[in-house]
Amino acid sequence: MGSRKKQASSSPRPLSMADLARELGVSMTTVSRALSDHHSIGPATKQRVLKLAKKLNYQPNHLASALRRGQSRLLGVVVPYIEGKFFPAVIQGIEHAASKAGFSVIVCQSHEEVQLERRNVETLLHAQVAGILVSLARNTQEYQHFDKVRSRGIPLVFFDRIPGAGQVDAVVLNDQAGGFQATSHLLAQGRRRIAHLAGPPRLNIYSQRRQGYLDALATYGIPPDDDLIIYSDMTVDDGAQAMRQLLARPAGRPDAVFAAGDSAILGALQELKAQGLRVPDDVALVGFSNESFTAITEPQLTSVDQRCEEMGQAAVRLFLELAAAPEAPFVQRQVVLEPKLFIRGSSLLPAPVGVG
Amino acid sequence: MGSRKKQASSSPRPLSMADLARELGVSMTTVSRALSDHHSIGPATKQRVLKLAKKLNYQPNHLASALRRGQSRLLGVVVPYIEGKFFPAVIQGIEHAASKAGFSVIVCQSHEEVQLERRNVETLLHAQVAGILVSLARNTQEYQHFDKVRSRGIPLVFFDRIPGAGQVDAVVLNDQAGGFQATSHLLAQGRRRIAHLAGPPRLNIYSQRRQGYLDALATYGIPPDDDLIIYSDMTVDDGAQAMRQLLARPAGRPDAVFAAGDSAILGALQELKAQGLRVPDDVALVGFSNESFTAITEPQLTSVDQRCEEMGQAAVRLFLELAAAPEAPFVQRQVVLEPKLFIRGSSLLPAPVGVG
DNA sequence: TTGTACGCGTTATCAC
DNA sequence: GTGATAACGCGTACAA
Repeated sequence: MGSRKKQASSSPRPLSMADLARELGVSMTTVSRALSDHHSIGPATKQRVLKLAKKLNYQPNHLASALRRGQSRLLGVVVPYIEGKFFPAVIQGIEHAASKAGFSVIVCQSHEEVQLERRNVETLLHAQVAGILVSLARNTQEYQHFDKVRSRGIPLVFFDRIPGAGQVDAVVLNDQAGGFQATSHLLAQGRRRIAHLAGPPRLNIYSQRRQGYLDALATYGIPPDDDLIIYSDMTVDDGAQAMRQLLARPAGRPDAVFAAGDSAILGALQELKAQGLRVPDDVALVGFSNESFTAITEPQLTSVDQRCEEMGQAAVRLFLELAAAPEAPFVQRQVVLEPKLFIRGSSLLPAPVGVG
Repeated sequence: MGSRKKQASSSPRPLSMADLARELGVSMTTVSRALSDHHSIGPATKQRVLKLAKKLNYQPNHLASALRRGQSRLLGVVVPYIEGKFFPAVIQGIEHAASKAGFSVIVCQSHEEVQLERRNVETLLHAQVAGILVSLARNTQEYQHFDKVRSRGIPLVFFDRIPGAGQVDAVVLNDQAGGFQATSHLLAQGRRRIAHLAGPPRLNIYSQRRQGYLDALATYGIPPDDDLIIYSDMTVDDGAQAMRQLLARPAGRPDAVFAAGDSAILGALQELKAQGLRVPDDVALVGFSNESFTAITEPQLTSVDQRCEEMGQAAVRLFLELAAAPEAPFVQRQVVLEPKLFIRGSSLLPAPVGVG
């Protein structure tokens, strides 16, 4: 930044293929072929071109290329939000895989609003992205805004939060297995009256986690109790409020809670402490997402980890497959990743067991 | 997603201005003018064009437009990372302001590596972005990769972490004031032996916070003690380790710690607890960034809030100003936002004071 | 006020 | 293996 000259020093526009061609005394076609590694070109000419390009620091104009081919090297991503650990980590996976394949990534947030989600998709289409990766907003219930994407032949991959109906390509976590692992763990610790803080069941992730919870109970021959399942949007406050309700149940309080999200389980923990109950002694807790704050609370929170980076990478791989065979008939592809339970203090039996 | 037909239904390429022109029996020029609200066009014709455009759901090809004008409606953003609260919030502010002005946003992460930062800038230039907003990687010490940006006449705005030398347009927090507020608060609480966990002083934000710390001490006539300032990369582990060092000081342990980041202060808190010391009774703590986990720890952590959204919005405003006057001579513009201290349990005097 | 014609930088198609 | 040429969709001098 040493120079203090004018901001725009009459911007000498970057050199084009035509410049290289003139310099070398060959045609633009030849230059283009050399740079794009086309087969019908002599190795000698190719080297000459590449050498000069490097020497003059030639930068291809992606815009022109995209215009000509009707396809850019941009990959659009729509997520509900980027706070917390999950989506940044997924995006990290996406960026990594995408950049390896020569794509740049545009990230848009829907802020859990379907209207914004629609606008984001429009924006991405305008930017002529080569593909779109989506994790749905919480209140998305109809999916017409994605029809345009398909009808333009642009690869569309969902991840984590996917449409409830229809055939789509997607990468998901085995949320059911996650719910099953979490609940089974609590059962193995001797808990029998296990409550569940569930998210909106319209979202696949939440209905699946609940199903895993129910399956685990069934395995132990425990009949499900509707009074022990509380639905909410899974914020910290929601979790605290749900815990209050559970503690007021006439049938007696639960001895464990499995929440489909870490924020909710954090709220539950705080409420339990506020009421003078001990965790895990009185009530054991398990959350979902393995947020970084699960290692900060006292006790630390047991939680289900979601393989975030892998999810992002898998989504990009799927996109690349679709992009490679644009005219192929549609075959639904679903990648399912397996979750992993991280066991911490909030769910472990007191001393007798001697674990961890 | 009901349709199960082929992914690419022979993609009928979106209609162009030429299509509209043909349909209306006018020239492309007229269509172009109508759509871009040019002055020399009859109100009647204009309406006809706009109406048909809406009816046929015409979508302008931004790529072509960008190619023609040498400028897209994309705004590039380079940040060190997107974990935590700060950068997502700033990005949120950026997206909001940018979309209001008709720009889309590309976010790239440098992962604190100058090499990646360089690549990101290249990528953005290739994407022909209209402007670039940057928050520097921790180890960026030379800034030539930004010279290209300027020489192409592309507006460049730094935010939060800005180059140490040279003239740049930037939005920053008054980090010095933040450090001053934090330290003054501790002094007002009666603490006199205050340590400081500092970040790499090469980064403006850290040197400024340290300066604020020193200024506050000076105000109280307390000479700075080099043994009480520990430099690190401010991770949780760094904070814990620094706390260990401080507790082992032969001159006696500090009665308060101000860290230039919340992760470090969290590490300090954990170390203090591990050693059986009480917070704030034995050692009071203040952090920086007001991360969401500051409200989770016990006690909750006092911290300096950074006006994240405002920073993003201000950066976009600066960009828009620069873009509006591309040929204007360079005048350094710096926006400085004022921080706000959030006081919580980790820094408050025990009962006698009776606050909060 | 409207239309004509050209160029932005690249790639696809054809001819040689 | 190489080259000329025509698009891709839009903006804009210039002419009418």
